Amino acid sequence: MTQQRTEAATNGDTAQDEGFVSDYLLYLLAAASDVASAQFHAQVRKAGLRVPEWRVLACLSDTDGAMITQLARQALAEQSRLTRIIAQMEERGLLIRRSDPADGRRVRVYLTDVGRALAAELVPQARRHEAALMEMLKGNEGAQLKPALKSLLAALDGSADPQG
Amino acid sequence: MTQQRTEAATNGDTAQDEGFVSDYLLYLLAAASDVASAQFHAQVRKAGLRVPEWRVLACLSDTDGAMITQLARQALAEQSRLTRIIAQMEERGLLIRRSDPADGRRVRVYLTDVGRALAAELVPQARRHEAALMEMLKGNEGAQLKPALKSLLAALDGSADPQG
DNA sequence: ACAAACAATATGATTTTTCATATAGTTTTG
DNA sequence: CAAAACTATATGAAAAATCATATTGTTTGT
Repeated sequence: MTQQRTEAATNGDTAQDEGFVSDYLLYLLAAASDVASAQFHAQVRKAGLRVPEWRVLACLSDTDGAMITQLARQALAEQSRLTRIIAQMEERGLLIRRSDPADGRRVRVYLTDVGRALAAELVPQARRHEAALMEMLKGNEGAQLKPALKSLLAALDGSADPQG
Repeated sequence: MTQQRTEAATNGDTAQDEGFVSDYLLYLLAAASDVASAQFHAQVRKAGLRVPEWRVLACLSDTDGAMITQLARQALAEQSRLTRIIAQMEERGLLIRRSDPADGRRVRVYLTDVGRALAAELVPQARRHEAALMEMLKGNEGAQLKPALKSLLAALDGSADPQG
């Protein structure tokens, strides 16, 4: 295996680079997600949305007419939470709910024009922010990040518990 | 009004098979973190801890005597939240607080024997879980994941806002 | 030494999130 | 075709997280 700098020893003089946590995959993932998202999430809030609402908006701009459960999965939120988020967004006029004629249990969610306009504003912002991030990673191992993440997701998707 | 288009767009240009979200870095990070953590977090709860408590425990097992603020940063939690988590963990006998003799504002947190024992149980579990994950990634681009994440964190650390 | 500025932690009030379960609709089965 | 099993969403109560700010302790500038 290509072992370059996977060890913790390449620090400057900040004393907090040894130990378990700073090389632990689940920490690296959570921290990277947190830190990388922070700035853009600030933009989201400036646009008057909370993070989960932005996620729903983005998902719907990809897949209009999605179901609640589907949105919950895609937007990384719990179903009961999604229900309430959707309700609030409906009250704000960003989307509408319609029960699926083919299966009355299902609620399908559609963006309104207002919602679509907001998505049309935020998605490009997200793209620009992402581009800026990617730019920072040029030349580093960070350039492998997206493929690596997709690989992890693919490996975990549908796989059972690694090590019970 | 509401134009419904549940089908994927017909532009065969850049879209692989999905839309914006499924190739968006911040989504990939959040989703990967969520999915990869899910199983281990179940183990954490089985051990009687909530996720933030586990994080504190892990941080302390690396750096005993850390300050609240420091722990908040490391454990990816807000300061006021950390204060309460620490208080609860102290009540449970997992750790103790002591104000720093050198600077009375600071509260330093130390594991008790009970806390250390719990850490000694969970950290190896975490390591085994991580090893199982890494095993799943062998041969894929996923093997680059940790270096890539570290590279991202390093790039973002101390850097200002990419793209205002 | 004193007041202002600063820093670390704590706390009250509110908002979010979760958990368990209820409600409503659909499919399966005997 | 009705009852059981199942699926999708909603909801009440409880727990957790957040925000603004208070409190306490330290440093700085005059």
